[in-house]
Amino acid sequence: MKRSQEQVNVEEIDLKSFDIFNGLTDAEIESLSQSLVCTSHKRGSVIYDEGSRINGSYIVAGGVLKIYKTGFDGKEQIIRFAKGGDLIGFRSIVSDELACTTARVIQDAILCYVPGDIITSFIKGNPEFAMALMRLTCRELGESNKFLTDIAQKTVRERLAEVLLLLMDTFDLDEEHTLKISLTREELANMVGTATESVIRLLSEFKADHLIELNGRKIKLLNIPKLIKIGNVYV
Amino acid sequence: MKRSQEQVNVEEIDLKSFDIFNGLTDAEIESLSQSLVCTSHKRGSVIYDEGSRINGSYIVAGGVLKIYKTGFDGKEQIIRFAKGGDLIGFRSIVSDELACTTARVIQDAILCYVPGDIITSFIKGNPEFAMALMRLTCRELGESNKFLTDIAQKTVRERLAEVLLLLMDTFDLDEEHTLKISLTREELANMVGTATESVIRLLSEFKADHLIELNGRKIKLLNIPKLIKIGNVYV
DNA sequence: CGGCCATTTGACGCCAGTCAACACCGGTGG
DNA sequence: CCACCGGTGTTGACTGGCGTCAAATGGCCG
Repeated sequence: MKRSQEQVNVEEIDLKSFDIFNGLTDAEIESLSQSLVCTSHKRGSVIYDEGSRINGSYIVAGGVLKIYKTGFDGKEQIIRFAKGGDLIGFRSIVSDELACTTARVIQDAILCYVPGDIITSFIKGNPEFAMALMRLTCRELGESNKFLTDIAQKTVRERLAEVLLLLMDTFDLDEEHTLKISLTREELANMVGTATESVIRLLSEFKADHLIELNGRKIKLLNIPKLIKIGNVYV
Repeated sequence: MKRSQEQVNVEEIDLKSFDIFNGLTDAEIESLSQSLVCTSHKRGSVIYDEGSRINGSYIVAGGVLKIYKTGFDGKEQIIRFAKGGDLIGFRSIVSDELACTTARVIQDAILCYVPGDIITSFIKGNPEFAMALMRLTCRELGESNKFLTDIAQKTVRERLAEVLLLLMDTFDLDEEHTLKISLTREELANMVGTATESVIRLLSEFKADHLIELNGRKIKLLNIPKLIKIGNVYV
């Protein structure tokens, strides 16, 4: 049986390459790397669960996770994705609340556990870091509010186009204009906030209109300006 | 002609009564009150506008404001309300972005302007304050994500019930079980994320079911447990 | 091969958005 | 004093976007 979690050598991880740790002193980086425990996780494993108590945070060293909330009828709403360099779970540490989202691996990932004490001590001891973390949170809040407005006001069609563009921004396209992220139709639906069948139907439409090309879970963006227009996305 | 903005004596405002300033030292409170300029604003006045650059923040000393985003078709989506003790606009200061929301007075308000420099210097100089502000932001982010999920998954009926309960939590009921906040039907719709007519129709239904009583903009909550049930609200 | 899950397509129905008409009210000006 | 007006609230009729249910297909894996 495959183990879903395996220890990884910390030495292999270059902490300084993560933007969020930019403001830390060498001494702090050193102390951080001392307390880190890095592990690898297979697709599907849950890192933390909505409603559970979190005592630490994770820095994503590789792979991709989805961060989602579960609605009262069990349907997932994807809030955002986390990829290399992202810090996840610190919201609960700071606000001293139970986790309000679930984090699940969707591309095999390497995660480094950062004890909550370390986070708070850095916040209190290093204004630079505090400011960086706060900037991050405020940006995220801005994103969340924007998304809220979109879901409340736009049609599913508009939102799907927007989500495709968002995925492009977050995960890039390869040399063939294909999204580098692979999601199930259901995951797409859980981003857009609609039913799986609706996503499938609209993707077919987009394909028929030569806006995209489909090959299993691979989505190739053919006409980005048109997608921007459909999604009413202003940059 | 009525002036929509008038200077108010700073001495009358007790800064220490605002939770957010709890962590500040007496010296910091002193320096803060030196730089404060407090003004009164009538219903309808805009404090800052989506897309504008903000150089400072406001502490609400009294009254109520709505914080909203404007969708691409001009429709407002109310993100939250601000009342006495709330600090508004600091998100843009911290994240160094343009304002992503508009703040408009809906109950005559007294606002004290806090220059951005003061905010950032407090964040950098006072870990306690930094932590408090971050806690606030993180809680708000949690709220926003929850609301996002609700709008994506719940029906308008459920959301309206939820919004009524939210208003109760935020603004309390008077001795007659009536919401202490007065909103137009359109503002209610812009909270719920629906059309004005839908809100009116559903309020009538709630009234017919003896869940609420209506008297102009006054809404009296008659059966809170049932509203909780309708809104699928778990505490 | 059998079973499970993801994907797709079709049919159906309803929630809720839109349009239109009208009542109501306070304010304004002739 | 009354007529007019703009903003707000209410109700009815209509329709279409999209959610739900059901069934067929195909791929993957034990």
